[in-house]
Amino acid sequence: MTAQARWLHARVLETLGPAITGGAYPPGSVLRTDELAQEFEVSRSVMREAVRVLESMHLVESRRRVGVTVLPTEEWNVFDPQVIRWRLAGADRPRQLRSLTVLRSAVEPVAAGLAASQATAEQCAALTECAIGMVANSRGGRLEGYLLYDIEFHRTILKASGNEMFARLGDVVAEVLTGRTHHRVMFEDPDPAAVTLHVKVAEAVRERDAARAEELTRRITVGALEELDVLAP
Amino acid sequence: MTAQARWLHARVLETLGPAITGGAYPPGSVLRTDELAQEFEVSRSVMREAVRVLESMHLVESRRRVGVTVLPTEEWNVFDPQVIRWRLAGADRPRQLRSLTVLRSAVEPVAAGLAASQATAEQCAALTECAIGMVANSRGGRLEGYLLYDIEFHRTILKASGNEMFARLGDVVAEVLTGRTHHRVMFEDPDPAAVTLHVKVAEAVRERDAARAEELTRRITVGALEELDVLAP
DNA sequence: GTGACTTAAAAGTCATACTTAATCTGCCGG
DNA sequence: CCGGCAGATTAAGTATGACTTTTAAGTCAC
Repeated sequence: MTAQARWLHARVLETLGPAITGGAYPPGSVLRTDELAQEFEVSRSVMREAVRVLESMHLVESRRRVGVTVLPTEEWNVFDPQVIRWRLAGADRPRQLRSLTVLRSAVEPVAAGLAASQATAEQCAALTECAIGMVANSRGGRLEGYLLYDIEFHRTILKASGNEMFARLGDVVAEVLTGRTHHRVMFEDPDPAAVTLHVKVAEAVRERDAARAEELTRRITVGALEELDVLAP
Repeated sequence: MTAQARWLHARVLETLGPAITGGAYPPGSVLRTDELAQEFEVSRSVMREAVRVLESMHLVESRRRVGVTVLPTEEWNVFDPQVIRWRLAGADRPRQLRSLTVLRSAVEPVAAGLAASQATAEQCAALTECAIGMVANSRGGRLEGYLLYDIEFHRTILKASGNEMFARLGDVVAEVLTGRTHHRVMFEDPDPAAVTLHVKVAEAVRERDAARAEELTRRITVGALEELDVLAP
């Protein structure tokens, strides 16, 4: 995913971050910067920078004379893409996938409704193209191809909504979709009904029918939720 | 809001962060760590820690031999509470308020629906109490009192949804509500219809009527959107 | 037992020396 | 005139040591 980190502090985070979100250091645990620095064989400066980043994600809190305390889960910046990635890579992946899917079910329909009135001609064209690509890859186990178009489809919808916060969720949706494909949380071939819905959403957006775009997208996300219920109850 | 920052790097961020989000250093600008360190009269180490934090928010990117480059807005972690606060304090506050209100309109109805099935008895009681508090403070310019109950109401809904990501939006909603009260984006007294809706939502959640809770909350958020349209078109 | 004083531990800050990598310059050959 | 390679240059990255500040915790007197 994230190639090889260029800087030392980033390489430290690559293992320290997942360790924390994964529960290796449960909330309340206290770490010492110096010890960590030794453990990871980096200088204190590097470790301090790493801690600063963790702190900005509200994963830890640093207090004088105490150390670096792991904060309770409720404090974590669960919207931070990095944190999301770490958690998706860890043990509570199913829980995380559910949270994200619920979030999608709230956001995407509204985004699609907005997209119907805001999308540019290019974005409409892109949507149609993605829908076509999905159809073309919907049979015969061509999951990778399907996934690419699926991701691009949802990314485009979110971006076309014209809301920057929605747009920023494109990466999150991509992670979720990728996750369910790569971890076989999806049947061999995608659900034909879902494919059809995507085609129709593209159509609705093109025709500026906000209500229909919203409703159809809602059905897509409801489908995603049900799929989760079936496979990871 | 954030009292006096305890650490130097945090105090640097207090002015450097808003400066970046506020456009004082437009995307593409290049800063030099050493210069900044001199400017802020801190050591290089401290400035480096500050830069690391900005980097983790995807506000800047640091490259060797080049410097610290301000990234384009699309890259920013717009869900980071800190970034949200900085932007709300700056010039594009109206734009930001709109983004957040749209986000609320997507998330809160779904959250309320979930809350109807997930809320504990205590949470139901808290909701009712908040609704009562809102009614009690809805007349005679008692905006501050009203605001407190309003915030707590929405926080409780989001938390009761059982979705950690929704729960984390409590702070964001609080900022939005506070913002519209303190910046007079609200009429002298709150809209009576809105007050009634809150009472009814509390009722629907108590009665486990998910569909009704969702629909009523949708009306609240639509109201908030319309209010924005009227006051900041 | 309570309160004031002391101690020590760990983070915070600063200064400096040194390393690394990317950009830029300019030379050279084609 | 152009294209590419080589070395110079620059700004970030890393390491380390000395010193400061905060504060938990322990101690002693009352």
